[in-house]
Amino acid sequence: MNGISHHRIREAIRERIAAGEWALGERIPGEAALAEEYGCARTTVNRALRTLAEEGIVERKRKGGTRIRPLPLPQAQLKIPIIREQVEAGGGRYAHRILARERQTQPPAAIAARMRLPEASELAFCETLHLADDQPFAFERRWVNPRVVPGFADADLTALSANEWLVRTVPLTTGEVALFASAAEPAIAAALATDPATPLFTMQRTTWLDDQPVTSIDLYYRPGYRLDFTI
Amino acid sequence: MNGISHHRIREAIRERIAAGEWALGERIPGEAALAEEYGCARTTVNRALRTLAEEGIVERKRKGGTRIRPLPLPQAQLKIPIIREQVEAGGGRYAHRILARERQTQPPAAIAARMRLPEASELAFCETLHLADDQPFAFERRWVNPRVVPGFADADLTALSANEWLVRTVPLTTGEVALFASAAEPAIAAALATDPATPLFTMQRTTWLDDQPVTSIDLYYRPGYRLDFTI
DNA sequence: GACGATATTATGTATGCACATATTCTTGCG
DNA sequence: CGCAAGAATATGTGCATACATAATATCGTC
Repeated sequence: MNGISHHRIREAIRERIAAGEWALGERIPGEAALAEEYGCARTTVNRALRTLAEEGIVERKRKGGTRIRPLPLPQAQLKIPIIREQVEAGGGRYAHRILARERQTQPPAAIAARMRLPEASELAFCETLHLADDQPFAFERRWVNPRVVPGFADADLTALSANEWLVRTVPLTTGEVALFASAAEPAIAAALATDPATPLFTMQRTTWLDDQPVTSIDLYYRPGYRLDFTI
Repeated sequence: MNGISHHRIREAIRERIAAGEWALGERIPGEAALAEEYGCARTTVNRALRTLAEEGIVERKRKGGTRIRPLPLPQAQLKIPIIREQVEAGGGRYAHRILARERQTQPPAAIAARMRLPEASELAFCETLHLADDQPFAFERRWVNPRVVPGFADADLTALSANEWLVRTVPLTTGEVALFASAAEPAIAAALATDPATPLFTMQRTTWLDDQPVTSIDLYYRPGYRLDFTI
């Protein structure tokens, strides 16, 4: 008995798929049959197949059986990095600088729309420059809903960045993320010490706590930044 | 008994976390205690907590117990889209055009490095323009390792795009992905009908089959493209 | 007090069984 | 032939139990 049973069975089945034993879309033997073949309980095969289904390798349906996914959609667990950890993981020294902080009664229409709030909603606004080894790393514009996080306006953001303060205060949020390329507008180019119109990798994120908008962020990474991950 | 037990228990615990019943990093009651509290088997609590751990909400250690993650790292299941499905999901009509196809004996050094091959390796090369409603959608440069996929050189790529051909022929690959912003070089700008230096959302992907490089791709999306997902 | 052997403990896994549930297949009626 | 009722079936879930395993606590010895 080498390794953990449901792991072994999962890998064995994965190899049989990779070896082409079953065609794409084809139905593979049922849990009971595989359990007998591998000499284990059906529960164990169930767990192995359930894991493969979570990975997107197979599709399962009651009575329909287990099938090889026609197009095994490549998917990845993408971790939205916390900037400080990102910098420190690269061996850099992290720091941040608050460039602006104010109360807005007329936030940009795009922001209100993203947060699904009326245009005249009051929001706390905050501009932060994140630094790695004293070099600009990312420029952040953030709007925070004071109705959900009343303490934010008075929070001390010098020790903890706005993001970390929020994640500790309001854990367990859901959110929407968009990644795209944008051209640096002059203010952002100046903050990041680059030229206007330089392509910047940009992330927009809006988080929610139970259908209430918590915060919305525009994050512009320094030129040359890459978001790497594996599938 | 409303809903599925391990789902109910998982959500109940999630709410208790959100309500702040336990501090970040604090140890929550053990499986046995929760099982008694909820009147179910320990197996069921185990599954609920295991799921929360997979979501990154809690951390579990043998004997160490289950703790609330200090920084609940936001993570998302990012599906690497198949371009045809992406276009058709947006209601567009998909088409693609092969712009170039050749055998390279001296591929770019960066590509050989990415695929961890000697610089003089022979690779099949292919340039594709993906179209949505006859408008450029993405420009793709692809290198394929003929030692792993000998059939690619002779494959008919008019019906099926290179990506779909490969995913059907070599399922179950692993891979590395990088996302970043780049400035359109003249050839790419021309293909995408835009100006040089326009910021383009760019994806590099290299896939592997058992430690053997299969293919490496540079994909330049049209201006304004956004990759959206939820966490 | 330092340290190492040992006991304790919380999670991890496996099993056999039972029943639930969603689909599909079959059958029989009109 | 069409269609609806019912049988069959593969997966989904829950439970009691047992043992495995890793990490921590404890305790005795020096």
